[in-house]
Amino acid sequence: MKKLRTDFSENEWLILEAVWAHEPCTAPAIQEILQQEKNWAYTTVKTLMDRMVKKGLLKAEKVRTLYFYRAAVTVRQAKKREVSRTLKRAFDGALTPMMQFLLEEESVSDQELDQLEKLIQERQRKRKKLKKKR
Amino acid sequence: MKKLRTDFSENEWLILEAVWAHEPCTAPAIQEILQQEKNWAYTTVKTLMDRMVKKGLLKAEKVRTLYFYRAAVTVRQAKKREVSRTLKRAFDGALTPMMQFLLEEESVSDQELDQLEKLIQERQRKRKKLKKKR
DNA sequence: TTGACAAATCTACAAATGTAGAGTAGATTA
DNA sequence: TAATCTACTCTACATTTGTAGATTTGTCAA
Repeated sequence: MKKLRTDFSENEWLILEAVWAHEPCTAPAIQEILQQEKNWAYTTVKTLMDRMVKKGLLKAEKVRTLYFYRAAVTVRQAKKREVSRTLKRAFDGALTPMMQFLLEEESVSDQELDQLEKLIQERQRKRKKLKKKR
Repeated sequence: MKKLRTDFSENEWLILEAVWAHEPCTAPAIQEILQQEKNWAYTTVKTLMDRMVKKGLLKAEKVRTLYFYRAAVTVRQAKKREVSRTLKRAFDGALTPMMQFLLEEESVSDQELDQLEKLIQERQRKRKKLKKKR
C-alpha cells in the first residue's frame, strides 16, 4: 500500500475547525469544544490530534508538561484542497461545468444570484482594466 | 464504530467512472479499462467492485457464469454528493462563498468568465420571467 | 474427454481510521 | 507530604480500505 489519502476525513475537518478557532490550544480544550458534537473520550481526541501532527495537519509544541496545538494548514489551504479535489474528481478539473452544476443543483436564492452576478461583473471589470494596460 | 463514510474513495470514483462509461460490464472488462491508470490485479478490481455492491454503489447481476455490473448511483447523484460535501465541509453550506472562492482560487480564464456571466444572466432572466407570472 | 483458459470464490494481510481503557507522572491542594 | 486531579503515554481492538495470491469451477477447443 502506498497511496496516502490527500484529503481530510470528516473528523480531521472537525478538529481542524476547532483548532483554527482556538489555537493555540490543548487536546483537552478541543475535547471540551467538540463535546456537543462528538462525545469523544479524551484519548480519542488526543489520538486523532497526534495522528494529525504526524500527517502534518497540526503542529504540537510542548510547554512544560502541556502540549499546545496549532493548525499546520491554513483555512484557505484546506478549502483549496477540498475544492480542487471535487473539481478534479467530479468535473475533470473543469471550472465552468462545476459552476453550472452548482447553479443547477444547489438551490440558489435570488439574493445569491445577485451576489454572484456582482462578483462576476467585478471580475470582468478587473479583466478589462488589465487588458487596457497591456 | 458506526459512522460510515458517505463519500467515495478515489478508487471508488475511478471504478464508477469506468462503469458509467461501459455498463453493463464485467470485472475483467473494468480491469482492462483501468489497465493504464492502475495496474491492478484482477482480484483487486473484483474485490473493490464487490465491496461497492455491498455498499450500494454498484449492482451485480449473474448471467450464467458471468457477473455483470452496473452503477447503482447516477453520475448526477455522485456529483451532487461530492459537491454537497465540499460545500458543507468547507463553506458551511453557503453557496456564494464557495463560488467566490472558486473564482478567486481556481484560475478562471477569460473565456470561462464569459461563460459564467452568461450562465448567471440566463438564470436571472428565468427568475424575472417567473416573477412576472406570480 | 481432456487440457487450457477465464472468471469466480476464498482467504489473507498491511495500513488507515475510529474509538478508547489502563497506567503514569507532574501539578494542586488539603 | 499525601491524596487528588489532569493531562500524557502506551496499548489495543474493530472496521474500512488497498492489494492480491491460491484455489476452484465452468467453458471451449483440440
